[in-house]
Amino acid sequence: MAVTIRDVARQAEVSVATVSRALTSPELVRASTRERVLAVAADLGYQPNLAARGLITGRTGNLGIVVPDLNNPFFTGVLKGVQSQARQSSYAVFVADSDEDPAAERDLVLAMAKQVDGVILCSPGLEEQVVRELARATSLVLINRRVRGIPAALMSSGSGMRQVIDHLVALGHGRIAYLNGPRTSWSNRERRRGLKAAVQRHGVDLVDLGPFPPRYEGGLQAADLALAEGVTAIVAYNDIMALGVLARLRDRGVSVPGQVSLTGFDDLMFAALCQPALTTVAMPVEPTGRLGVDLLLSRLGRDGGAIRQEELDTQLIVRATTAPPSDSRN
Amino acid sequence: MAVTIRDVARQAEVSVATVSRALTSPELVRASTRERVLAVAADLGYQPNLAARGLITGRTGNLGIVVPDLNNPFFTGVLKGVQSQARQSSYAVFVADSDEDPAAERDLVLAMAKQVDGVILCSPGLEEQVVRELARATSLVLINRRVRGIPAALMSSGSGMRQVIDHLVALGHGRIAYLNGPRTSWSNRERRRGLKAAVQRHGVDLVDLGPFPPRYEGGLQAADLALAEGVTAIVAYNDIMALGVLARLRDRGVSVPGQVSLTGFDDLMFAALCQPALTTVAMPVEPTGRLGVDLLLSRLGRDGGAIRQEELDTQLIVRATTAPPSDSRN
DNA sequence: GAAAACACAGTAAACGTTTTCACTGGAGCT
DNA sequence: AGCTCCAGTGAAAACGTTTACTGTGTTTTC
Repeated sequence: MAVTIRDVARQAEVSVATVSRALTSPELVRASTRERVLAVAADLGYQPNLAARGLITGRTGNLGIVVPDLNNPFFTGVLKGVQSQARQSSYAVFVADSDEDPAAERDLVLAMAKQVDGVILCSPGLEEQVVRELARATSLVLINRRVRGIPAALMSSGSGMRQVIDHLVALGHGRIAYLNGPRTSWSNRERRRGLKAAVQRHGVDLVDLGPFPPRYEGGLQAADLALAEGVTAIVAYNDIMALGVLARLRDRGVSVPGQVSLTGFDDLMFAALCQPALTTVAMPVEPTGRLGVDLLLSRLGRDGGAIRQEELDTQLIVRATTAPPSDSRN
Repeated sequence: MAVTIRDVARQAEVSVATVSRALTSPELVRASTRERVLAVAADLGYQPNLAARGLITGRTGNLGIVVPDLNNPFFTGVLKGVQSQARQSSYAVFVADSDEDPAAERDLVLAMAKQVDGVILCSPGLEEQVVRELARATSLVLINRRVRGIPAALMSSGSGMRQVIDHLVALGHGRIAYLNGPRTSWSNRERRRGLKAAVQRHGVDLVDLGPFPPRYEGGLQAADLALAEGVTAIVAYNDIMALGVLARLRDRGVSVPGQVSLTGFDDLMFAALCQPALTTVAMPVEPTGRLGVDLLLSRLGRDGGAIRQEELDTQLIVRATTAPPSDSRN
């Protein structure tokens, strides 16, 4: 059915070896032969069987990416960057969704390992020890998580949080709640770290709440707790939680940003579109995905480039959910 | 480096054939041997090389999905369904993002064709002739698009639109604008068709506007045109456009649903969360993805099941952007 | 009690490539 | 003329599997 290298060889009246060379190392074959072979190949619509090629070269031309949830625009943003950069280097991309299950994450990476040249892993929660195990099974690049000895594409959430606190303090807020995401999440620890440093530097009060599930419902739940603490500003772990907070505050008749200021993190599409538009921190998701691919491919290169961990900048986006606290207005 | 079937065979003191059989056709090997082999395999962490297997069986164990934009939650919803259902049948999933470029869509499917057993294609816009060409190159299943002779997983947008119009008419609206998405999009034609039928049946006025780009900006642009037509209700091609309309109307001081009612389509996450919450039609995106996989796998089965086109139901979700027109309140 | 059937396991051929090695003929050198 | 060298090509081995074929020893059948 499918046209193989043998068909091309026969039609071009050369050996299969010559066809292979004409296609993969053109300089090894005489120009006239090469042209004839290429012409026949194009004519027959020949496409090399990558599985067979991979079998012998040991390189599959495939990349894998494992994410916790394909419904989360943060991860699909990364995926989009990965896919586009991979395509530029003519790699194909396997995708797997672990449904937030760490055990599944491990199995998926392991299952992919045989079929890809490397895996990009978005797993804020997986135990470090398991991550190391996976790195032994295949070339691994982490997204937004730092583990010693493993390449990573990072977003400087610490600096994003600093910008958030600087902004809130400049507005006059003195008592701020942070709604933690999952304790085990690397991003949450990182964001919290940046936030604590900034808070300390400014000498304002921090109310550390949670952890909460990093979802809309988590925000609903967190909002009440934060309110009970009498804070004037709420910093949510991410936009989705922030949206939950916003909804809950609205339901309870608390005006944002009139009585309470609120910030998110991620700058998902709806952050700009909800009402009031959410002040948040923009994450360079697509660039990070692209960077991940670059890091991976550079490690796969001839003598395996250095293990690099590179950080891309985040950016505070001030919209309509932050304002001076109400008492400072009087 | 990697552990092969030969290593397992040696350690279990059997031939490679027996190992292969123990793994793929257990009934052909004595229970005691089978157990020994499986134990060794597990012990060594053996994972079959799927490329090698595929080379001889002709089946790769991979599926492909091509979508126009991974930032669009509609498509990632389908992707999520596809990925989860594929995994259940232990298929791996290739994903490709065409960036809305029809030429890229064609190339991507063709490139995938050699590496997968079938492709799921989300391409509302690709020319029918090209779709047929692709279906010849690999097993194809279309998402939300009907082409004769090609299996498809559909969402009954027509019935969704009927529900929308029934709802608006019941509220008392008599002059309704439809904001078209791309003319070439199968979904748009389908939605428009359902809408026209319903409108005619009720004998109300329809103002057919557009086409507009199916994005936020398209909504901004469309809002003004609709307003100029003096309609009391606006039916947008999808949620993202509807959100644009909402923003534009708010900027112009037109109250929703007080002066104008508005509906979207797709029920993206933010539809429930924006203010006012958007009345829209929920699409069974994940189930459709799953259905797509089922259709594909059934075609791949022994004697290739029938070519089926199956339709899943959509569901009107009434929220806060629809109300009786203002004049009917007086 | 012999023939036939069977359950089980091993040998080797295939799948479509790449790549090592060997071969050819001609060019350049002494 | 004889030698080496090189460009260009082909034959064949390899990659890790599956599977048709073959060969055992044991059971069933008459």
